[in-house]
Amino acid sequence: MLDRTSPVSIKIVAERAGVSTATVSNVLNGKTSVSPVFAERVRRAVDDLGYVTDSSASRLRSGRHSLAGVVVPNLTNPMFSAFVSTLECVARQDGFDLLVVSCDNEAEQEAERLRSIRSWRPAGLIVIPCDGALSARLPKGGHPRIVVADRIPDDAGFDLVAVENALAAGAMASHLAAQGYRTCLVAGSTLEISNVRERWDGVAAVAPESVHMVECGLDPAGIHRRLRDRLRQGPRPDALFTLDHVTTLIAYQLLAELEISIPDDMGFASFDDTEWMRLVTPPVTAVRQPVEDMAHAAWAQLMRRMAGGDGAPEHLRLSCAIEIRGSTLRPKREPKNAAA
Amino acid sequence: MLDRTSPVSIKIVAERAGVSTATVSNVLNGKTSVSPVFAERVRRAVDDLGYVTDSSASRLRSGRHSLAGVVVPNLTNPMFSAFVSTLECVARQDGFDLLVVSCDNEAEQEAERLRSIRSWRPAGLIVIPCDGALSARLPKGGHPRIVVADRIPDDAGFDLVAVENALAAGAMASHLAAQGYRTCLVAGSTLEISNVRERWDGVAAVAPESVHMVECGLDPAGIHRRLRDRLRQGPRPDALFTLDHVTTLIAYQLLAELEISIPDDMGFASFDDTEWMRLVTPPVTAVRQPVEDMAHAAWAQLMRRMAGGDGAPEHLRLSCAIEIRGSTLRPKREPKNAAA
DNA sequence: TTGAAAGCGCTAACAT
DNA sequence: ATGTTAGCGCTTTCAA
Repeated sequence: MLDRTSPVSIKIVAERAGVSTATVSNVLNGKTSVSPVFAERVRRAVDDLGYVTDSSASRLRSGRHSLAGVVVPNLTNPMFSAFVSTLECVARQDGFDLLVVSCDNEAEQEAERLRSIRSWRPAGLIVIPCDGALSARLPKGGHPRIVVADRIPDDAGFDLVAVENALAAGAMASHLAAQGYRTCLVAGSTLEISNVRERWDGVAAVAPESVHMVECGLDPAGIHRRLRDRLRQGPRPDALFTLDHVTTLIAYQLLAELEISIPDDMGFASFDDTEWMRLVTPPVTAVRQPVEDMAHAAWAQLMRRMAGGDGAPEHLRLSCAIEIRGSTLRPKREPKNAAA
Repeated sequence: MLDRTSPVSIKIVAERAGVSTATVSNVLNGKTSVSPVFAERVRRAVDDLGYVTDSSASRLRSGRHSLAGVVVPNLTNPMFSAFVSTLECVARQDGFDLLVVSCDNEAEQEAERLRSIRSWRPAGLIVIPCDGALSARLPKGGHPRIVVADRIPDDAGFDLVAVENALAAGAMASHLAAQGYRTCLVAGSTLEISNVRERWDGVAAVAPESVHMVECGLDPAGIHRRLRDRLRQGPRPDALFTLDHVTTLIAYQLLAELEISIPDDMGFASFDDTEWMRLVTPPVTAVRQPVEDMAHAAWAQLMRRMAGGDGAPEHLRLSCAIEIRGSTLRPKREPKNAAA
């Protein structure tokens, strides 16, 4: 696109103020001291003309950036949009603008998007990678500063901020067991995604025999079909534990379709807590991830690196809370009284 | 932030390929014809070094931008995040990256964010303004190309893409009336926001006497309090129609708190359709806004302007669908049989 | 304290 | 077909 209405440059400001461009720059950046008279003249001119420094040109010359990039699998997932939202807020406080990019959960798109984002020479990147093979999508020699969040890449060489998936999933499994659910079906998109893998491992570690996993994929129609088939065939599990937001959403609707009532016919729990889970009846028991904390921590780590922090990669794991709600409060099997 | 690991420049590529920088540029931009041998050598060097053109420097010299900005009141609102998500997707298809900024629904923040986004000299801006006074927050002389979406600014001089608020709200009012709801309370954040104003006008035009409006503000605690007070005092309305997502969410929870059951005690309808409204029991009747279409249209309009389109401001209004669900299906007042 | 001039990475004229 | 050079808007020496 051609720029037709060329905005005011520092040169115009300098002319109007009757000083050199260097002086304007000095006033705006407060590096060298400038006489009050000149400073005032410059500020006037800046105000009158509505001048704003061209950040690209500034970076080009000074090497100082004020742009960061964030790459997420998807922006419609409330978990990711909350992440970006928080990030945008804290980045701004540190004087950074944010280039936001999503990749539709596709590795190829991610690679292309990473490339295009690199063309802006951002000071750093925060990435929620769509799969483990992130490093393959970066230039071999010296990529930009990156902090990885949420999903764990195969390459341990990145700074990382994620949650205690296994711990939280295990705790949920224990809760289900304590409620008397003996058989539990665990459903998630795919074990290729580290989160899902870790969560499944966490469940399996706690309850090694009475649980089964079904991988439903990423595509809504496929999830629905696979899960439905699984629930129809074979013995019905006591409880269903879904490991990611999309699967949860579809599973919840599916149970209604199949007229399986919660929690009487089946217990229902989710990894990832969203608004609607508190609104439905009964409300849904869920693992609540500290998304905002994750964004804060990721940004803080990136800032540390940008400030020159040079140590080994840091791996941070945040712990999750479990919100126990009606969907896993099992009615007692042997009704002695109505007291249950 | 200082850039320490300086990425490869076109100069390095040129050296490696044994050609001039101009030739590298020509190969990459395909302007002038380059001999196959040289072209191949250049491409090799580019691949080996993982070179990506510096977009800022390129723009600086050529005047061609590939950056656009989007300003929204908030990213956690699913309506806005869907808007940004769609925008990001279509912009990418046209080769643009997106600078995303939210302003927390505050005019002051919006002004500051507009300023900082301008420093990147984007090819254009898409803005969902937080109130009507958008023009006051732009530089007097010649602001960047802007397309306004969703909320209507006081100044009619902008390109605009929004929805038929009054029409849709009126249709919902008719639906409520047809269902036999005689008195209706309408709740929204504030009439300062054009959407809320237009929606209320739409309702009032259809049902001039049996409806009342309550402005609840933008702050969750305040919304809860005002709405609760309003529902407790005076006669209880037959139906509640909420005009924006936040109000809807709080109102829905409030009804549960007050043990007002839907739709028996009160009908409930929302402007703005979100996922959970289909999941709760009964599902919530809602006006569904074509958010994705809005994003598409806004981007298309911006592209037209960027391509040099010069006519008068265009105002586009998209129509909404009404999703009638259980929350407004009133049980008949005079039960003849159980058939109702 | 101020300004002149160089140069960041790139592309568009222009020269060869 | 290729290279040389100038200059986009800015900041940073460095000289005055």
